[in-house]
Amino acid sequence: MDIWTMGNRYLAQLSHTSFARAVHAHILTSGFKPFPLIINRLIDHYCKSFNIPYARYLFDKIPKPDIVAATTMLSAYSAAGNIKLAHQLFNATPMSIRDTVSYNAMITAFSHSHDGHAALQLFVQMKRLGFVPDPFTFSSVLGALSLIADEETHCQQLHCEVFKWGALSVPSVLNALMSCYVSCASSPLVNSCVLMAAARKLFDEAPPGRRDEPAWTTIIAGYVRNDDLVAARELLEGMTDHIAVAWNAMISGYVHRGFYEEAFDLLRRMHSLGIQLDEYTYTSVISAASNAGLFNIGRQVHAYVLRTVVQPSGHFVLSVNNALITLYTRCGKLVEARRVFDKMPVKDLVSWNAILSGCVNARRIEEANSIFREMPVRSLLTWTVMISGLAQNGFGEEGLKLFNQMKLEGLEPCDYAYAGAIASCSVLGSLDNGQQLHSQIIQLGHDSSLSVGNALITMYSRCGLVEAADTVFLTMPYVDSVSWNAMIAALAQHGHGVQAIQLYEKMLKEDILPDRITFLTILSACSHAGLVKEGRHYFDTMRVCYGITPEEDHYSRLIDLLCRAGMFSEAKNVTESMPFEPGAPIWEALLAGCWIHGNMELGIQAADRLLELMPQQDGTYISLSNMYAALGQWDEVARVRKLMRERGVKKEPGCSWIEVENMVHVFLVDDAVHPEVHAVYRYLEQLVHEMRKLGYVPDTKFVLHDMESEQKEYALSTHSEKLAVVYGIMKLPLGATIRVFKNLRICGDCHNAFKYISKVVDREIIVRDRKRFHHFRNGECSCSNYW
DNA sequence: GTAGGGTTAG
Repeated sequence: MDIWTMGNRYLAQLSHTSFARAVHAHILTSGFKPFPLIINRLIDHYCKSFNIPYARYLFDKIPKPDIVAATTMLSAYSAAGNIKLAHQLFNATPMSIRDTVSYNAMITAFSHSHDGHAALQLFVQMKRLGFVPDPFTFSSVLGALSLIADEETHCQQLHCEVFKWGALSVPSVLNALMSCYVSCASSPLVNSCVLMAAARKLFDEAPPGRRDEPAWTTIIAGYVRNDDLVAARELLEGMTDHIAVAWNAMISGYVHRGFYEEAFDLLRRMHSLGIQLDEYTYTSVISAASNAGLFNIGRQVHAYVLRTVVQPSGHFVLSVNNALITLYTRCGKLVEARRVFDKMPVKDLVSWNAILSGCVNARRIEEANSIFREMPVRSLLTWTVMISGLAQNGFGEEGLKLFNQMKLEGLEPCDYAYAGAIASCSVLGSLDNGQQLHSQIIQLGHDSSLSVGNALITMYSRCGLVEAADTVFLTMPYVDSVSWNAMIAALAQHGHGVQAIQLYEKMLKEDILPDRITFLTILSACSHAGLVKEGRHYFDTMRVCYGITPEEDHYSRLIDLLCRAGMFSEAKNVTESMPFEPGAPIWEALLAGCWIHGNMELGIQAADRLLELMPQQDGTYISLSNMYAALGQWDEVARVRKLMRERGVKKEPGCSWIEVENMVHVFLVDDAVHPEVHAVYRYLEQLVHEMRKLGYVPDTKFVLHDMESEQKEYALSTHSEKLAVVYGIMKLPLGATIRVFKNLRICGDCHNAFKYISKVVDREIIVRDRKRFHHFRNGECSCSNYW
């Protein structure tokens, strides 16, 4: 036996890297020449054990270019996702030694890097240079063509060529061609029926022996992808032996289209027919359970999988784990989700994104933040989830910051990311930023996006421009119930109760079904506008006409409506008729109504209940002490304040802000921080002088401390909303609307004062507080003092 | 030395 054969036999037995290294070392140190065959074996070995740099080192040692080695290397680079190095290597391969196999490998490499056009070009080039395509070539190039999938003619051209070369008799080519038709069929640019029919014809006309498992699967999955579940099911039922992959495709098709019962049904049949369930089956079924809200079924599957199919490593496959994370986050079991996530030996982007969006949806924004920071890789979705999560939880500044950071890192935000950024502007009331984003959105062509439109409606509304919100709503190409809800809410918050109701009626006429949010909104609208009769009517229709069971939030809005109208006995009746014990939202609504109507007795009762339920909520202590102060019961005021101190409850400081020239200026109560605050105080003094001439009297009822009346007046003059409004008058161009935002509810004296100010300086003043908007113009407020 | 079928996240 010669040394070549011997070396080759040794190497054929190689299974261990260290042994390969030993052979390699021997070749290097002993004088024996690096025979190409042995070197190639070694390169192959190192590539397979993912030591590509080592393989390359050997490759570069070969004195004469070798096409087999080059192809091995090329494929290794491609498998590792490094198309650049693969292409470089291919280009460096001398034309004289290239062969069909090397072209095939390069075409596949392009295809795997999702560059269908490059693959197709190379195919054309190789034919021009006289290389003869083989079945491998066709399979590869058809795979690449599936990526382009924008024209019917491409498939047909290649179909002709395949036919010409007689390659249709090769199952892999037949399958690749069918798969190509199927992929092209899902493109919106083609007539998918024609292409599906072509794929089906290929399938039907192939002799049964040529229709192997991939063939069945391709055609069945093809129908699934192209939304013909009936055809897919028919074929599935017609199969003599049951191929798990095809069944899995069918199940996932049902799940995608929302036919969860059918999906579970198939699962049961698979099980009873003895078809091997695998990780794909479980992944689909678990995700069916989470989409359908059937959490118990999902957990049963989890338990079953735990009992039966533990992997050798003791863990599930990645995709099963990912589906489980989603299942548990959707049913609010974040601890369970976290347990699955933490135990995973390997996590991918999907796992991270799933747990991140789980935390965001559970409003655990700090946990989400640390997950976001920990993530090894982030996708567009990651950023989007985080940005909109921050905005939804009131962190507008952080949301915008993250959006900018995303762009700095060179990522192109998608429409969802823009929607998140706009939502951040809604929180901040930053109209300048919001408008800039809006113009970028138009430039980028994202303005037809539903989520962007919905975010814009809310942004314009929350920045005080309810007309602009309306324009967006009217010009959106498609709207959904979220858009309607947003627009109704916009009208409601700005005090246009009647218009809000009209819009709601219009929504019903257009056959859009109201949901639980719609009713929350419409009840608020009635409450803000004092429309008691209407509010009660809508509340009643909820269950009767739309089958929506009123929740505590709905009841609290109804009670709010009644109490604001002074109908306390009716409110009491509602409370007693509720199918559950009144919780904090109910007592809050009662308390607010009592304060407006001076119903101190009931108000104090409500506040006492609230103190029991939510002892850490500062607002209750303030309201309670306000009520005692109004009654002149200073001992009680002192008692409440002492209680607050003892329990370590801090009053959330009043804070208002205004945007001037793209900068947000923040004022705190009794502010001494803002650089221009002294000028603001001086100007306010002048204004008050003018206002008094028109009849303004400071209303010291709104000061809780027991102090002299002069001090009380001073205390009123330091309210943050006054400072912000005055700053706006000083800084904004003449005639410009003043838009001020406050974290708490507006104070009664400030409300009164702004009416006078709007008259004195002849300006429109818009104040957004925690609950709604106040438009002051010419001595009046849009809320008609009803808030 | 090269090729064809399925699953998960807003």
